[in-house]
This record gives sequence, C-alpha cells and structure tokens, in this order.
Amino acid sequence: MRWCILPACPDNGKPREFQMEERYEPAAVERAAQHHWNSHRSFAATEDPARGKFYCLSMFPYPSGRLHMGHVRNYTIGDVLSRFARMQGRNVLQPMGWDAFGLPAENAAMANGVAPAQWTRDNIAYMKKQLQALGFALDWDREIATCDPASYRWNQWFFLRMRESGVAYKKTGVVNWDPVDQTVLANEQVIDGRGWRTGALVEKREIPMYYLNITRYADELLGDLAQLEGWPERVKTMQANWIGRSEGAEVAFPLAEDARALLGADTALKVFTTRADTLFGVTFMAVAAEHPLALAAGARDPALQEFIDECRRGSTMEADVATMEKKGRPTGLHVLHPFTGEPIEVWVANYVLMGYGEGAVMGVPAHDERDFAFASQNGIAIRTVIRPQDGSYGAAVAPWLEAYGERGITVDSGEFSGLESAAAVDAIAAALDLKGLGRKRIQFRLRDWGISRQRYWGCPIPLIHCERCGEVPVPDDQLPVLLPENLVPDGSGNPLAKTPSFWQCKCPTCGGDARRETDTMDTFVDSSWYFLRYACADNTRAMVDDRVAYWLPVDQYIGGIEHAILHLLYSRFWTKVMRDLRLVSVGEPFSNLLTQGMVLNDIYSHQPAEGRRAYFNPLDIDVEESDGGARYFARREDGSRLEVTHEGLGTMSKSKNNGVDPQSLVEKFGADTARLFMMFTAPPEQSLEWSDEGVQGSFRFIRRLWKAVHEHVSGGPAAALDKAGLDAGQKELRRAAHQMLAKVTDDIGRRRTFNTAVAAVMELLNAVARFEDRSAQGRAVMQEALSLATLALSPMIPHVCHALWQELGHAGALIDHPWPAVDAGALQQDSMTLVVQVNGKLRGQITVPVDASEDSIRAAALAEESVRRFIGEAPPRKLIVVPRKLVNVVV
RNA sequence: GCCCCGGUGGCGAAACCGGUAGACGCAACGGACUUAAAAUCCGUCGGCCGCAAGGCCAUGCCGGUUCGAGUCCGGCCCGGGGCACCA
Repeated sequence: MRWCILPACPDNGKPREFQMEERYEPAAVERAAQHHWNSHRSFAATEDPARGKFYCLSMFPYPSGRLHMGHVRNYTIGDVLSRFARMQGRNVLQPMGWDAFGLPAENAAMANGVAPAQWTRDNIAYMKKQLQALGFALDWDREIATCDPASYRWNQWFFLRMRESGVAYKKTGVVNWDPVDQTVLANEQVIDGRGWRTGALVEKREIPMYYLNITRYADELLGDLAQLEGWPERVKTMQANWIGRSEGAEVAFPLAEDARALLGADTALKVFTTRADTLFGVTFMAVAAEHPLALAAGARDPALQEFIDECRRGSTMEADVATMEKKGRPTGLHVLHPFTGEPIEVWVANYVLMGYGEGAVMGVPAHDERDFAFASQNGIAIRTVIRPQDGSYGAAVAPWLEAYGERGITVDSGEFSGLESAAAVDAIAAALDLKGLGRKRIQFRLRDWGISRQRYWGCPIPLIHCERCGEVPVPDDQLPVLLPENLVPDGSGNPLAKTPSFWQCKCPTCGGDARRETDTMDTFVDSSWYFLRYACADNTRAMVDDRVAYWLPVDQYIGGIEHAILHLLYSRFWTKVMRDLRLVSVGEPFSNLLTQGMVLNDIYSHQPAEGRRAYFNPLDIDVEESDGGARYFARREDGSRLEVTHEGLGTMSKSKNNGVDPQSLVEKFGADTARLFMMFTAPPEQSLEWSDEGVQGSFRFIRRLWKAVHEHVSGGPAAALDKAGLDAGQKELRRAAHQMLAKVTDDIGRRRTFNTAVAAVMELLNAVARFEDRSAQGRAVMQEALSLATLALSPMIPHVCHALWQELGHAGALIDHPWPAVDAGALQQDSMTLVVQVNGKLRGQITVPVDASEDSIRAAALAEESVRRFIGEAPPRKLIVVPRKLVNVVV
C-alpha cells in the first residue's frame, strides 16, 4: 500500500474523507461513499409539491435467505434510474420492503423445525445487509414487511370493505388434495399428479373459498391497457390474451325426456360458443366431470362414475389438463337441438373444466379441431355446415385441415343456410333470443381470483363463523386478527386449524361461542398494494393518506417478466377497486414498466429410485465430454460423485438449486463491480445466461478508470478550459467526451440500454488512454473528459465515482451534482464519411464536407476508384443517396 | 397443448426508423515488462480463397418483398417465460 502525492484541491478546502491511493480498494471506497450518503440521509424522500416527483419502484423480494443475481440485476436497474432521475432534478422516492408471507417459510419450517416467523425475520435481516452493501439509494425509513401486523391489518380492513361492496364473495373452488397428508397442495407441490412428500395420487376437491370479483373489471382492465404507453407491448398483449374477451352466444339446449327424468323439467344445458354459425353441426355435447348432469348420470351408471372419479384425479393445472389425453364417456342422456329438436347425446369429457364458462361445450367436429379429434376417436358423426368462400373442400374428413375451422357460408342449416358466418351468428342469436334459448353474450377467459389458502403463513381472513349468526366480519376496531408466530407446520394441514387458542372466539354479534376462519389470504393480495403503502408506511390509523396522492402513480416499475400477467393484473385490479371505494384517485398504478429478463443458469438433478428429485448446484458439477456427448457428475460433501441429468437452462431459484450468491462477488470485487457487470452484460429486458467470466473485465475497467484519474490528478490542478483555443487533437477528445455524454443520456433516459451506455464510456476511456497531450489545454480537456465520465457512470457505479469526483477536485459531493448538459459546440465536425455501395454491396468510402450538396456527393461517389471498377462502362441506372449515411449505385 | 419473447464470432453482446454486420467486453493466441508469477501495456482474433491488392460466404433453417434485410412478411426448428395455490 502506497500513498500518492495529493494534488491541491482548487476550490475545496474541506478535509478529504480519505487519501487517494494509487490502487483501487473497493472496500474502503464503498465504506466512505455509503458513510457519506447515510450521514447526509441522502435518500430519505419527503413530499414536496413544488418539485416534480419520481417514484421508482422495484418489485420487492421474497425473503428466501440470500439475494440472488436476479435481485442484483433488478435493483441495480432501479437504482440507476433513481440516481439518474435525481441528478435530473426530480424528487425521487425509491423504497424497499419484503414480500414476507408464503410457502417457502413453511417448507423451511418442515425441514428444520424453525418457526416461519423466525426464519423470515432472520432472512430479512441478512438480506437487508446485503442490499445496503450494494449501495442502493433506498429510503429505508419506509421499509415494510407484509408479515408485520401493521401492514397486513390493512389487507383485512380492505377485505371487509370489498366484502361489503360485493367485490369479495364466497363460492366453491377446486384444490389439489393429498389424501395421505390430508392437506391442500400448491400446484408446485404436485409432481406428475402426485403429492411431493407422500407420492400419493392427488385428488381434486371442492371446498368453499373467498373470491375477488376481478371479472367485474375485465372490460376496464382490457380497455385501460391502451393508456399504458410506458408498458412493453408484449406485456400488454399477454394481459389482453389472458383477459380473453370473446364475443359469442349463449345457447341453451333443452333437456330430452331421459335427462329431464333425472334433473327436472326446468333445467337446460347451457353452453357458450363463439361459433353459433355452426350450431347445426352439433353432433354431441361435452360436460365437465363435476357438472350436475354428469353427477346425476354417474349416480345410476357405475362405469360412468368410475370415469368421473378418474377425471377427478390428477392436478388442477391448466398445462396438465391441456396436454393430457382427451377422454370421454357417453352419459346415455340427451339434450334437444334448439331449432331441429333432434336429440344430441351428452358426454363427460376430461378436457372440459367446470370453472370455465358453463362447464359444458357444444361439440361441432366439422369445424373445431378438438371436437374433431374427440368425435373421430369416439365414433361420433361429423356434419359439415360451413363451406369456405372458395369452396375448397366438400366434407370434413380426417386428417383435420386448418380450413375446416375457418369462417365461410352456412349450409345445411335450415332457415339459416346461405349466410356469411358473422350474419349467421347474428341471425341465430336473434332467433334463440325469441325462443328464450339464448342470446349474444361477451365472455371473458379471465376467472375470478380465489384468495383463500388453507395455509398458516399468510394474512388471516378476518371472519368469524357463528352457528346462530352465520358468517360475521371481525369488527374494524378488533383488527388486526393476529397470526400466532410460534407455530411450526408439519405438512399435514393448516396448523391454525389445529390451534384452538387461535380459532376459538366469541361471535361479535351474539356473543356466543364461535369459530374463527383459519384460511389465510393468497400472497398476491399483499403484493397488490404494497406500492401504495410505501407512501404512508408510518400511518397506524389509515390504509392510505394524502401522501399517496403525491407519490402515485409509480413513475417507473421494474421487475421480472415472470410477473407480466398475475401480479401486474392483480395490482391493476386492486387499484381500481380502491379508486371505486374512494381511497385513491388513480386508476392505474404503474405508468412505466420495465420487465427485466430472467437470470438463467444450468439445472442439474438426480431422481432416486424412491423419494424426491434432488437438485445440484452448477458449481458442484463436473462435466466429462466424450464422443457420445457430455456426462455430468455432482461432487458430494462426502467426496463421492453422482451422475446427474442436465435439465437445461432455467431461472435461478432455490427449488432448482441453481442460484449464484452475489455475496462472494461483492466480497471479492466490491459492489460497484457487481453492479457494473449486471448492467454491462446484457440489455435489461433480455434473459441473461449466467457466467462467472466477464466479472474480471468489469473490475478491470473500474481499475483503469481509477488509474486514469490518479495519473491525471497527480499532475496538479488543471487549467480552465478555453473552448475556442483548442487544437485538432484536443477538439477530438472533447468531441468524444460529449458524444459519450449524449449517448449515455439517451441510453439511460430513453432507451434504458445500460450495456451500451457503459460501452460508450469504455470507448471514451480508450480515447483518454491514447491521449498524450500534457499541455495546459490538453490537461483541461482531460479534466473535462474524466469529470464527464465520472458523472455518466455514477448512476451505475456510485461508490467509486463518489471518490473520483472528489479527487478531480470538485466542490460538493457527486450525489448532489446535476446531470451535465451536452455542449452542442463540441460535437461539430467539418467532414463526414459516407459509404458507397454498388448494387447494395459495400465497395468504398468517400469523405465529404458536412454541408456537401447531393450533386457533389453523387459525383464523389461515381469518381471513387473501387466504384468505377465495379460499374465498368455501364452508366448507372439509379443512384440512391441516404443523407449522412451512404450512396448506392445501381447498375 | 395454448399465449408471449428470443436465436448474430469460441463466449456476453452492438448495429436505435430497412442503409458499413460484429462497437464494447470476455476468453484465447503472440509480444513487452519481470528472477518468476500476478498485474499492466502493445498486437492478432467470423469462415473460405489469395503472395498481395482484394474477392466470396456468413446474423437458427426454408422461402418472399426491396436498389439494399440481422431488421419487414410467410412457414418451420430450437431455447426461455406464463398458464390462475412458487413468488
């Protein structure tokens, strides 16, 4: 360690926080910078109506134990944008908190016997230290953890308001049931249709649950997407498809004699269809296994009942349902065609879901691919009732052709024959309406949001069940319903249901013995409004206050693309409900959205003959290449090796054991290197495949920057810059510096491509290294270039820039310095280089004055030697001049 | 299965509105410095042909539009995300 000779500081008499060393020592640099920010409370945000606010929000983490690279990437992006906005004069709020309820805490409890509360709070403490070490410009005064009663009491309070307004209601829903553990399983806990701990075949079970009526807002959630100009198009497309508005018709098929005998005379089998024009092609009906008609038929037919039971096994996941073999059984019951009165047999099919639409569909094999497959497999008639406009096929026969599904002209459809599809839909719907058997209707794919969870580590639903009074809300003045924090789940059901001290209570209405609700809320509830709470985190008397009106909407939201649908849709919905209950004034919570790509890593696993699949960290894998491909071996703690399967790439997660802990990176290279690496490696929206290499390069760059400043300042203070008196070389470096600044300003501010911003500063630093002019003006230009580089990099690597700024002799801390302005004069050039093509192929270059006329450019291009060689004697057929870019000679 | 996104040198990437493909960095290789190593600095670095000048090929695959396509259109293959109880 060596001390250098310090240059005098021109106008800064303040003592140095440390002496500049020749070597870059990240630990000392980061300690000093963080000390400055903390002691000046640089990031504590206060409401100031006079200043333009900038609410910059990153999705809060689940406190899983340690930060992972996805967090570092996410929070560095947010920090760069926050610090950039701050330098541009905005009043910035960048808060942080913890999505602290959820399943992993219960899993950890089962594995280690630690109470979820303790585990969660320990994790929060550790991860908070990690976040602080990374130097994020966060206002920690507003920190919230969703497992704190101060936070979740407002979930409960607002749930009761939603219940009063009818947004929250109760109905039955389907869950995964593990018959051995007697417990409800999350989809994640169902593997190949079996419970992850017991291996037992999972059953579907219907239980009462609370729902939020998000479908009431479906139209608005869809329509308002158009306002969200600051959202990525792909996210809006995904949400629009998820909401899935479709225009169609509801059709009621009256029950035939056989079905009426079982179900009563008044009922009809209702379906929704977007293809009412194919109504005369219906040759069967399919209902879900849980449909009343199926249940009634099953009761008198043991073979059918067996099939219904089979349908009830397996998972509730749509991906499973969609990929499983399509099966069906006839019920022997019939419904009547609404126009012809012809009997149509009703089938039970495993691909029809009770939760979708009416739980029943009409089968038109000739014009629907899935119905076609089902009919072919089960020997059901196929009746063509649509002819394409060009008459390109006669009857629909195997194999299925795309054309069968297209719209056209109706045929063999009674009085509705000969109509174009759209007209046929209108005519048929109108006729159905007259008969009272149907009407046009809009159907959404979106389903209501079930929020009940039969789990411990979540927000208790504030209801009391009384035998006399029914379901009674917990009075507001008794909120919050506190979650006991000392329970340890064992995997067999909800511990709350086994804890009488929790559920035993008195009815608030009659005072008699009553039972408290033991279900807790989906954790998506917590994340649907946490961003509002940051604005007023210390308010113990109300969910929101005036400060919410100041900060909302969020100006920039940053988070993983995996949240493109559920979390973002639920938050939009929740905000609209709060608006309708007059708690907030905005209808959309997030003005601008940046969806960060996932950080991916290899996944290695081993499936033992019995028990759970084990995952191994990529760091513990040896790869052996051979002719037949690669084999993978996991090194185990006892020194043995186990051959494992490479499952491919996947998002870094605890469950796949493929996370990379940023801690070692920070300890070895410092926070700035970790931040720079994440920003430089890929553009933020793109997924990033992890690799250890490359980190060195980021560290090396910071060290080169440090060295360049050190060498410069050791030459003493620089003279004042005389812009008009520069020579060509000085002008060139100055132009490079301002070009860099223009690019970085645009890349951070508009394009949000931090990788190219870093590359631009690297290029400038390469030019600085080549610049050997040590004259007074040479050093003045150098001083400006290094100062601009420091400012430009400061949102990304704030610690080292804090130190370098002082070294460059500037008064005041960098954190309080505004973003610099580009000097247009520095960018001016006399000549420019144009590319010359012949028939679109690059053949040469010409250099012309910037103000050259098009004619002189044409002449110069044609005179260029290699162009003449390629065009030969032939006169050019066409000359294309693209201003400031190129000339293309076409022969 | 359905919806969304991506695929460019050995690797991460750049090319912003259809106009020089590979900026910037990593790795590798050659050299300088060093007793040595590290660090640092200089140079080479898509493929093929050529002594060179230069030419040809090349942005997952096949086809199209255009004076000109990594970029636009159609079809396919592969990878990733989501699919409502992981968060």
